[in-house]
Order: sequence, then C-alpha cells, then structure tokens
Amino acid sequence: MSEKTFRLYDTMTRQVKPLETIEPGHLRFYSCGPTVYSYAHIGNFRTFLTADLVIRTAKAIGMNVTYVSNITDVGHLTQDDVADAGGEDKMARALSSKEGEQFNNVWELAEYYEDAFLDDWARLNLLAPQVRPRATQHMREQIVAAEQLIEQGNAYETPSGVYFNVESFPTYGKLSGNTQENLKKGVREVVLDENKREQADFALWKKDDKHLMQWYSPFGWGFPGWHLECSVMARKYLGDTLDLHAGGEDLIFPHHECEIAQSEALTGKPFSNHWIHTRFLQVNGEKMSKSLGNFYTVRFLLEKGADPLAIRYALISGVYTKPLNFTDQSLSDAMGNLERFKRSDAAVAAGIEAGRPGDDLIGANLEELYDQALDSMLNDLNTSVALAKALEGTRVILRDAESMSAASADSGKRYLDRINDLLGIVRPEHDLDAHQSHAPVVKVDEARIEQLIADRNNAKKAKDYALADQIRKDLDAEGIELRDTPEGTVWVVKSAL
RNA sequence: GGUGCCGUGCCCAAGUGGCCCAAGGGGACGGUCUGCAAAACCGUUAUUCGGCGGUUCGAAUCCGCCCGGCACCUCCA
Repeated sequence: MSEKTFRLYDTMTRQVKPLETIEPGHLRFYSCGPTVYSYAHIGNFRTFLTADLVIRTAKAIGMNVTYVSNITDVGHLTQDDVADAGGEDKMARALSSKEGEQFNNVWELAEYYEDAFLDDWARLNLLAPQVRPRATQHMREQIVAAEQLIEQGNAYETPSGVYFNVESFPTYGKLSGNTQENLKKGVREVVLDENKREQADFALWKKDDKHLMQWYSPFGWGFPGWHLECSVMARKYLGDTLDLHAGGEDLIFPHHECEIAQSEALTGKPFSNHWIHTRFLQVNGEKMSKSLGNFYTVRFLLEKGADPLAIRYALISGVYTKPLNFTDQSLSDAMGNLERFKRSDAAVAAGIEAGRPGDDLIGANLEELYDQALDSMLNDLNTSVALAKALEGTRVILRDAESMSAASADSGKRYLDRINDLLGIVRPEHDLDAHQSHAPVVKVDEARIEQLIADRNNAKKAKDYALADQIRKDLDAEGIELRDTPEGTVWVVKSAL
C-alpha cells in the first residue's frame, strides 16, 4: 500500500474526498449493472467504464479490490405503478416487442442480451468483476429481506404487493438532496394506488400471478421490485457497509435512494461510505434515445469499422463528472490516438527485437509521465489529463523509434504495460472467440489490391507518375489508402466513420 | 414547482483563488521526409475563459444577478 491518496467526488457529501476503505488496502465496491432487456448502449458503457477506471486506479496504488456488478434480469418496471392489469416489467415488454419475437420466452431473451452484454464488456477491455450476481438467482434473499422489513415496520403488504414505507426512514432523499416534503410536492400526476400509504412508497414485491417471471413467496406469486436486488446482493457479497457504490446519474433517484432506505433499515448501518455517479453521455449534443435515432450500441459502431478500444478511448476522454458529447468526430479522434499507442507498442517490440546497444534515453521521462497520469487518475479520475500524459509518452517513444536502443525499448515496453493496466487503451486484454459478426463493412479483394500496387510500383519505376497517381486515386475512392514506406507500399482500409 | 449539473479557441476537452498571458486531441497553417502524396516527426495556432456587477494584493476559478443549455423528481447508465 503506497502513500498515495485516491480522491473521488462523493455524491452524498457533494465534495471530493479521499476514498477510505473499512479494511485498509481492500476496496469493497459495488457498481449497478444493466437490465438485459436490450443491447446496452455506449452511454451504459460510459458508466461501467467509470467503475473500471476506479478499479484500475485503485490497483495501481496497490489496493485489493473486490468488485461486484450485477445483471438485472427481472423486476425493472417500466412504471413503478400501473393501474391496468397489463403492467409489465422491462423484460416482459421487450419480449412482446418486434425484436423479442425471435425468443421463445423471457428467459431466453435475458440470456441472449446478457451474452451480448458480456461480449461488448470484454471488447471494451472492462475488467471482470469477482462476482456478477443476477437478480433471478437471489430470489430467496429478496423475499427474506421483504419479510424482515415488514416485521420491522418499514414495509407493509397490500393487495398489489409489498411496499417500503418511506416515512419510516426519515432521511429518505438525502442522497439526491431532497426532503420528503419536496418529494411529495414533486410527485407527478401518475396513476394513484389507493393501497399505498404514501405515493412515494416503493415496491419491494409485486403480486402478479400472470407475470412471465414469477416466484412463490409468503405474499403469493409475483416478482421482486427493482431496487431490492442491489441491496440484497451487495450485502451478500460485500457486507453490510460498502466502501464505494457507483452508477449512472439517473440512479441517484430513486434507485440508490431506495437502496439506502432498504439496506440501512435492515442493517442499521450505513449502506455505503462513498457514492459516485457518472454523468450522461450525449450523442451529437442530444440525449441518446431510440426515437432520435442516435441510440449507439457497441456492435453498431464496430460494424461501422470502429476499433473497440477507440470506443473505449472516446468514452473516457472526458471526465465522468461532466456530461460528455460523443460524436463521429470524437470517435475518429480516438481512433487516431489509439493508433499512436499501437505504433508505440510495435516500435518498442521492434526495438527489443533489434537489440541495439546504447543507453536508456527515454526511461526517466516515461517514468515521470506515468506518475503524472496516475496522479491525474487519483485526482477524481481526471481521464482527460491522464490520456494527455499517456499520449505524450507515445511521442517520446515514437520520436526515438528509428534508432531505439534495447534499453530504451525495455523502458518503453514497461511504460506501455503500465499505461495499459491503468487506462486499458493500448491492447485488448481479453481473448475473444472471434465470431466475426462485427467485421468492417468494406469488402476487400486483397489479391486485386496487391496486383494494383505492383502495377503502380512498375509505373513509378518507369516514371509514369500520372498512372501511378491514378491507381492510388482510384483505390482511395474505394476506401483503400496506400502508403509508401521504407519497407514498401502498404494499404489500409479507411474507416467508414 | 422541487433537486442538481454545465457554458473555456473553428470542433472536442482539462484546469475551480497566484506554478494559467489556460493541458491534451482534432482541424488549419508552416517545416523535415517524399517523384508527388499519405503516414510519421517538428513547429505555429485563446492576453482569454456566456454576460454584467462584486469580493480579493490577485479570479476561468469565490459571491450575486442575468442569458443560454442539460439532467432527475418513481421507465433510463
């Protein structure tokens, strides 16, 4: 454990403060995962990337991290309360949608989107959590929690379900800066449920014997409320009090507020000592939504030819505490920067291979840049500065690339290894079974291109530059770019972005 | 109505009281290299931080008001 301090903004106290752990050097961390009713979009991943960077930074200063991130596969309602009998949760609604027709049942749908999610997760170099619990696999714990809350007088049963009584938890609203008074005033004119004592009361269990996913409980057939799963699973795997809890900004209220109420009512202890929330990602300056047609998924961008690490780079290029605007331009900027890391990586590999004698000319400089990058991350995850420092390191390496000594190359490799551990932007870290569903859309005939390159080189030898340039121009129009290098002419597929 | 957030160069985006006449990336322009390009490398590109007041020896940074944008208030990462 080093003497470095990891400072993060805390939503509860509204200030940047050191991240303290109950057990010295061991971070217990819970991050709310996705509801697997559809493909996750890049905004979801921005939030998961924040959690990922917390872990990488904590590890970089020698902390152990126990990281739990759930999969919500039941109970996430499209509306908290519904008057009509057709009230569905997100999973059920997805099944009855057009995309849902391909699935035999809601369980298959959940499994499909969970697999897709985990695939995207790995492509974006997100670290795997120690535990990835599912709501459907913690039914007993949720039912027990609901029963206990009733016994303690924090919850009550009605004909439609079991509800948490927010009046029994006076500090309800403290995370979002609300008071119960204000919340009462702010409640929208939604359908009123006569059975609830307060409209702000939220469901722990919904009774519904028609629901596609239902379990038997002391309250009859039904399913758990969305907020309960996180309380139960966080406690099971991390204990009564977490060191850190993370999620997207929309979860501050009501989700995390409700988690706090349930958990603290159950244990009598603080639920989490530190809360972080990632601001929303905008796309082309607008909120991402299906109706605006800017609902970007990882696989959509991959099909357009984006490198998954460039998506990662673009998503972490702004600090998590501010909204970030994701644009085609920011993605292509990221692709260019990613290239620099890849070239640096290739350069140091070549330098080590070549084994040139000489002093290490870059090690000290790189060491300093790494320290600056790490310090930036420790300062409330300042990814913008950390990436700037990391990039400066590639300049140091590439400047020296031509005649790099083996000693310099060793330093370069060490630098890139550490930068990759910290930011995950140099190399893919997961072995992916390469089912090539994400191949770029540009189809290429390699033999033909090689032939055209040969023709062009002959034209160049004959000093027929008009023909040579025409060949290059024609290929460029097809999306193939030629580059003359000391090792000969190479071609690359230009990005469709 | 309640609760929060943001406004920095042509674009993206750090910086939140002196180290800032403001990182980094893109773009543009100039240079090296090249048959010419591309790529790469080198350099230039904000006396200024939405507006107006105020606090201070000192403000992009703190306070007030105004203008503009966004989020949450029981669907959302």
